[in-house]
Amino acid sequence: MSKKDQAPESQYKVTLNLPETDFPMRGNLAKREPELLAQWQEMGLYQQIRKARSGRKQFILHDGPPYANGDIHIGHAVNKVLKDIIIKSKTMSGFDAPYVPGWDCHGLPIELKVEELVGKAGDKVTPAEFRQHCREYAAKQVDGQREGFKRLMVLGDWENPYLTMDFKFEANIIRTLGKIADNGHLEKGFKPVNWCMDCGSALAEAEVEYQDKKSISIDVKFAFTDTAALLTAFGADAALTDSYADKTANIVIWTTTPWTLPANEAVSVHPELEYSLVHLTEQDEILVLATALVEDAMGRYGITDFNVIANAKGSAFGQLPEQDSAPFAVTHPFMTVNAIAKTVPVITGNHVTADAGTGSVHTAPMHGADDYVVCNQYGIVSELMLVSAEGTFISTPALERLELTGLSVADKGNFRVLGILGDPLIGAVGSLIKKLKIEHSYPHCWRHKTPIIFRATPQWFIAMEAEKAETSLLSQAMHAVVNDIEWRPTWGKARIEGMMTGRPDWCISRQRTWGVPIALFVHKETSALHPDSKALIEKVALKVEEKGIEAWFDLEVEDLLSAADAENYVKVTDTLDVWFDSGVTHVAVLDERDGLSSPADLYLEGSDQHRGWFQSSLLTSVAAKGQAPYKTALTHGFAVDSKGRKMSKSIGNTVSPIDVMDKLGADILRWWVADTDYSTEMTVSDEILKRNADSYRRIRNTCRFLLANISGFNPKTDLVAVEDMLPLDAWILDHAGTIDKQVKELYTDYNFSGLTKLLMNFSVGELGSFYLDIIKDRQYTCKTDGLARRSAQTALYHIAEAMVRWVAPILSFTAEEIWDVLPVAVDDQGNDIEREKSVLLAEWYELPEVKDLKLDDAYWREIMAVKTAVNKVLEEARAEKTVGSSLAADVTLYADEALKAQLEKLGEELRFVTITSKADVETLASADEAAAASNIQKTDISGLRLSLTASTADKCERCWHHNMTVGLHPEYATLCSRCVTNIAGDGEVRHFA
RNA sequence: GGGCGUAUAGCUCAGUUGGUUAGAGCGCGUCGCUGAUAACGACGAGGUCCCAGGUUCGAAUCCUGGUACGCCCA
Repeated sequence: MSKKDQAPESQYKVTLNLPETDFPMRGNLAKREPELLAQWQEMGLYQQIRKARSGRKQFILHDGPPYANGDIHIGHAVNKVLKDIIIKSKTMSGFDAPYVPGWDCHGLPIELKVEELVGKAGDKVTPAEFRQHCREYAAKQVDGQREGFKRLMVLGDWENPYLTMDFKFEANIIRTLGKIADNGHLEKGFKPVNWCMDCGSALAEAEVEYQDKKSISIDVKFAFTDTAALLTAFGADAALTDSYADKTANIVIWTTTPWTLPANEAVSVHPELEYSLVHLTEQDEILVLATALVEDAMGRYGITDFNVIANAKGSAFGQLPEQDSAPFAVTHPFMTVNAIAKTVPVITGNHVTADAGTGSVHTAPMHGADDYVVCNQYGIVSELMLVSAEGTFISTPALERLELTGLSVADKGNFRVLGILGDPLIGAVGSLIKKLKIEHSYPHCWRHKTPIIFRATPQWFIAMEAEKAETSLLSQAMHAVVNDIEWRPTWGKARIEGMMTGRPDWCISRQRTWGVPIALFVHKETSALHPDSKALIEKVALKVEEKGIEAWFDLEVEDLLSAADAENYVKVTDTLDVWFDSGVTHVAVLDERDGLSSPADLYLEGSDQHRGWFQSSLLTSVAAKGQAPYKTALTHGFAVDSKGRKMSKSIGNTVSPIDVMDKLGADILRWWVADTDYSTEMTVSDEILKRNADSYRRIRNTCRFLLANISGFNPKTDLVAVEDMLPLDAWILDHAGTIDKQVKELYTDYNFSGLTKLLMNFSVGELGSFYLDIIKDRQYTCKTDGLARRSAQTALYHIAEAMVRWVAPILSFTAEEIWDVLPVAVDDQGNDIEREKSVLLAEWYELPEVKDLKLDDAYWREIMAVKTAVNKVLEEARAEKTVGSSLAADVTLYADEALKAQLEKLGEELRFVTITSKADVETLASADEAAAASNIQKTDISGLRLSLTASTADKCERCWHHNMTVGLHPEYATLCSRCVTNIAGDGEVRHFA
């Protein structure tokens, strides 16, 4: 319909109190949010809040540091926004809730990025220069991420975040390590690492490259000490046992590194893999081979005359983790212990495969990662590292006897082992079944381009069970998990318990460039800690505090140790696992900073951190201080796409928080975070964000309507005392009080998803479709400052004051916008109160208490149901084109006695509630009498029937009600008597609604 | 393969100790209004409660076994 078809604007329109506000319908968030951010920054909002809450009860939510690399993604956004909502709601509750954000700055990913930029450390740049580049790179990453986090409307001490690379922080990492050592939880162990014999040092993972290499592969026999028992384990019957018990039985291993054989400590088989006892006819001996590889191996050995006599799983003859000792031992082909042939256990391990070889694996814990892990499980350790830093066999009686001492494992030493295997004088004749030349991909040193070896080096561990510590760290930590920490959701406890139960010692040594050094002095020969380590660590820490970790790398041993000690002690060159860095924030941040303290009230991170930060923080805190670092651990899930799949760049289903903010605004993204149940996966997609933008607009418009109807309202002069308010207004105010209580509970419970639903339902339900709809008539048509209007405005005003605070922790921008246009507030005595400069400085609004509701909640719920019944009848009339606007209709409500009494409580004003021009109440009985003559309809309410007719009265030009009084007044021929009173008289009086 | 989770309308979520036709808001459709107007109101259509067994008079809810997806391991 074009404009000219519409009725001309009424001359009386200017006499109405129509809504008016500067608060725009649309937020234009993408553009205006950054402006507010600048404003917050300028006014020092965060500092102002600190000042305002100074001395109040504290709530410490400690920030887990994101890694300082890459653009911010949706996971960051979820985590930061959740934290921000909590901080802001706690602040609103009156707590002093500081938020100091942080970043994790050391570690491999940054090293790799920097390598791309300047090459590897020690290549074109010195390690010191390389670390400087890392430092600068990390700083730049922090700056980038910080801007993103701020853009999310997250409030915090962005000017003074903590960085794990701050000199003071680095020093405190070292101090904490010292404290843990002092408490007896630090232990030295051996663990294989990539080792370059030319460098004479360990290599980081990134310093290793793979090239093809020619090697010699060998198949070697280890003889069982008890063939009869082996037969039994394989389920052999008496006859079979009789036939073979006197034969030699051998397990066969296959390896490409013969030089590691002297360090052999076990033979591993897979517990679930099937093995065969193979009798070789010609040799008249038995071999144990993986069933799947028998043919393959026989082919390699060139043996055709054999038969399989029994089969069994590896678990039948290999030691299982739950067993205290190995059921079978085999004899090492040439090593001796005190001149007696060495025997080693047969164990089971999941690292064994049947892809190639024999299905049995030569296991040397000093020279293989898998070997180390599996041996660790059974408590198998090598007493000595047989290979020197330069890659030569050291001197021991056994190695001397074998003439291995001094030979390089890269060539002569390796060949000598092959020779030994075939040397009758050594007593191992025939142990070598087969040797073959092979070519395979093998790790090389990136610098020397020479093959590397795996070589165990002294490394440092935080021991779960340590002899030096008074109590087991693991049991202490587990006690804290169970008794001292609240896990939310509750299954978090089971999860971390499962992860910690039986966890190995924590190896904190890393062979990296960009990391905090393990600043210890150890004895050259024994690797024992310097006896004065406690004091030395503090001396180092003081230096690091001034110059950063470079101070340690620059340090000469003589600088801190006496000349005599300097002869015997060396610096540890390893760096710390970065999990240690972030793990000690409870010391380096919480204990260090003014206004913070440990344990924190809350740690809030993604559920992956049960393995990560929750655990590294817990272990370091218990080890250093004997207490848990947090009282509550709250976790959130990961963002997934609309199909529930994880976000991945390769699938191309990622959602960029920056894009969302540039397109829809941070408040929309924040509403999504709040609206989504974060205890499990959080689904995000364009449709979901669009739905959230819709919800946001609804909340925004509800607020806008509240504001538009209290523009010009001056609480100081216009506020109506609660006892004078109309029952409908008193009821909505009372109901707002109920909502207020629920809002606070939901915030306390971190149930933001319940909160958004509550606010939506309140806005759409009680307010939009009932209260606000009904009071429009009163707002617009009654006298501007009459009680009828001021009563409703009083309710609207209070609700607006409460609402702006309800949404502020989530919709911070929008709340601030509302805050700016709210009327001046007054105190109990009616004096002006200057508003806080920001809603985020405010505390919850104290809604006036409503005593003695004349018409209570149950009453209005009943009326709402009646109104719904009326709506349905109206809708039918609309479909039949009987009426359009509900004000064109007259309704008659035929109610049973009880309902009739209820309806009559509103008297004449029932029609305002039903928003019809007339609402008559009759007895249900009279409906039967009238039924034949009119269109009386049943409703969903048993005691109610309805009839509806188009009003025959004229429509009042001003209030649009159809009323018999229209035209009665000579001066106002187009108005009803109500309107005449309102514009020319004392104003109408309302009693209920 | 293991541990911890999740699975209810197109979307986000409620569903109390198992008990009538499984709810809300959004979205969608239709209508109304044009004095919340790129808004608001009304009515309506949408569900194999992941699947298969089982317990029970009765299961979205309890049990068992699957499937899919997520996190962490192997």
